[in-house]
Amino acid sequence: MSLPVDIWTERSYISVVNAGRPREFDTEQALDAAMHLFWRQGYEATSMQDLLDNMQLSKSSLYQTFGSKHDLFQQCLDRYRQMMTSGLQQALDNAPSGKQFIEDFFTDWVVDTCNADMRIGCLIMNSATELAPHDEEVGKLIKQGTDRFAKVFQQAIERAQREGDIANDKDPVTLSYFLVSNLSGLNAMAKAGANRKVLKGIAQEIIQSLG
Amino acid sequence: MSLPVDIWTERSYISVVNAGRPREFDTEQALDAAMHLFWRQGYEATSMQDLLDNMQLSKSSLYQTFGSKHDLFQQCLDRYRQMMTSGLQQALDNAPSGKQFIEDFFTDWVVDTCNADMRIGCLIMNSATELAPHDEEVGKLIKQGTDRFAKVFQQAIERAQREGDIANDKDPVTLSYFLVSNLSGLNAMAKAGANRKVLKGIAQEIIQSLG
DNA sequence: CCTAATATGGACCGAATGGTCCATATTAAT
DNA sequence: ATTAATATGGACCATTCGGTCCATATTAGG
Repeated sequence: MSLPVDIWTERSYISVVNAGRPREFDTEQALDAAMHLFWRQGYEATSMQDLLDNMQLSKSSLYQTFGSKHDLFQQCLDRYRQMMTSGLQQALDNAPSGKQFIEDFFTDWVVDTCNADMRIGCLIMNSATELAPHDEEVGKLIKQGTDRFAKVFQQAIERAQREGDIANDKDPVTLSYFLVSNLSGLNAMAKAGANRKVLKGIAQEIIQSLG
Repeated sequence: MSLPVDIWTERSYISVVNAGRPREFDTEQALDAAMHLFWRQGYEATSMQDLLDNMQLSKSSLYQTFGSKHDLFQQCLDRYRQMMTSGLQQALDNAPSGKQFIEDFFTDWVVDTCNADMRIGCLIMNSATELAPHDEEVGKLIKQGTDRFAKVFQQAIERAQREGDIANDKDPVTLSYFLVSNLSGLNAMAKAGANRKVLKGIAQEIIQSLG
């Protein structure tokens, strides 16, 4: 990150000092557009021009607000992780049981993926494949992301164990990473062109493997 | 593919007609270098210059022999699939049992990955993530690749069922895709920075899930 | 109204991109 | 020796890449 922190954390929103000309675009909305673009196309395949077109702002505004392409990408990763983990956590909190949460998660995932017009997978796992091996900064964010995902699954597993739906001799941490790994596997299989039947089959195996 | 087929299938090796100046480089060796480069870096992140440097040939030779970057990449994918499937098949044929083959495959994979200096994953799964969603030609090759992988696992599973190590009520096809999915999941987790302990744990869960 | 601060549009940049083309070199067959 | 066929080196190409810079526009506070 090369930008002064006060810009991309948007100190200007809290105001202070002397305000100047206001933005003509919605920061959140623009970031969202960028996130979806990276999500669909990946980092390298997304050009600055792509970003400008989809975020609908000028080059100056982009660089001033979000910094370089790489900076912007990291902010997108961050946003994605927050979005996903909060969504997952909420679903778990509202679920009738830990086991049910996990089951629904994977079966819903298959349904959603098959209905979607394009199989874009998970931004974090996509980035793990594309960037993590040679981009240390991104690598850290990726690791944080998978760890957060795993934490939610871990909660679900521990709850399921209390509820008697998963055997107590299973290690919740190991099992949680196993689930994250499987989510990422499903993602890849979907992208590799697996059909609904295959994906459903895999999801059922995952669920069965919980015991 | 825009190149005349007789070039990149190397009709010239079988000779015929009127031969002209011979190549100063080894085709297989050059293709191998390209494959490893794409494997490590991905398609977009690998430039023609990268390829020229690593394949050690001139631009003319590359374009004349392998066609465009995209053509070359497809040939690399092909080569990779052949290499991997024949290796897998051979391992299965020499394995003491179907179950043992699967177990060894995953445990060995973890050991190899942890010992390797860089986690480059599987070229096919990497490409599934990076290219398959928006590259139809590559998409087909990817699907072929995963299907071939699955076929080997399917053989192993059916053999394990005959040998009494896997329950007969399991569907070998579904289970085989489940294993491919898990391999790809492990790949992603490794790239996402999972440590040896986590990877070992996942591998054990995979093995346990076979019943 | 003036000034400090921020936003925007767009010209501009060097470097790198993938790709073409042609002159030259080297071979085998006639 | 000539010819047909192939290989090679490297000049050259238009385009795109990510990124910088500056003049201008717009705001809030004094």
